[in-house]
Amino acid sequence: MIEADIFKALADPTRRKVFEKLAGGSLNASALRDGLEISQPAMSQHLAVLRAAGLVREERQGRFVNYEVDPDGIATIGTWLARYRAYWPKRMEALAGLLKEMDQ
Amino acid sequence: MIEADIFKALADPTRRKVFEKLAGGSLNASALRDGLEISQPAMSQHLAVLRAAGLVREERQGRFVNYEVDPDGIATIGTWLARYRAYWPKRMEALAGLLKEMDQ
DNA sequence: ACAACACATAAGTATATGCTTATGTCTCGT
DNA sequence: ACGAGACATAAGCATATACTTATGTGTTGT
Repeated sequence: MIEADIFKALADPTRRKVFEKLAGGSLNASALRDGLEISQPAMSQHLAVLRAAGLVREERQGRFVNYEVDPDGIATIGTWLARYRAYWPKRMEALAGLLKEMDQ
Repeated sequence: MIEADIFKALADPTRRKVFEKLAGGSLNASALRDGLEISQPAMSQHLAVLRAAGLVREERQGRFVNYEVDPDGIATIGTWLARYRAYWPKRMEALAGLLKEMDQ
């Protein structure tokens, strides 16, 4: 069940910060560290968790490893969230607007 | 940061099952137990976590406590997910379809 | 070839988490 | 009023998790 891995991965605040950084574009493991006070092994371990969850994917480039958001993870969250559409509040019309744009 | 509480709450498989049950409609704590092999105190603790996260709200009715999905929690996930719209895959058009229905 | 770099993995440790049993609080029916 | 039911809370315990230090692997530049 990859859904379990996704929510577990996002339960950690550091991993959410990392993921948010990647929302701005691809970055390597070292670049992801600055700003966050975190050791190199800790970052490596966090990235492994995000990767295993399908939230992030890697691409080795020489001795660097570039990480980027994996749309598969996003899709899993989206379809999970869709199951609760009956409870989506008015506020989420903004989200609906974005989706309609996408659809065109 | 309630966002942290939400992802932590959903990281547990039992709590996700409970939440999914509530998607079908309001239920009390005992009704939520059947099907799941879980003790009464454990369920009570899980419900407390879901409530603290804003995913669920309660309404006491006599000696029963009815629980239902809280749209606030759903909204928080929705707005979080919206931050990653640049990475939403084509597959999420299905989600867009649902939203368009809703919008009418 | 070798040193420095970028990253991953291993092993150990402290804390967080989810469970258990025991008990408390409130409500209902008789 | 009293016993039973529905739920919450407390305390203790076993496991999971996120960190640390140490080391391994592969790459780059000289």
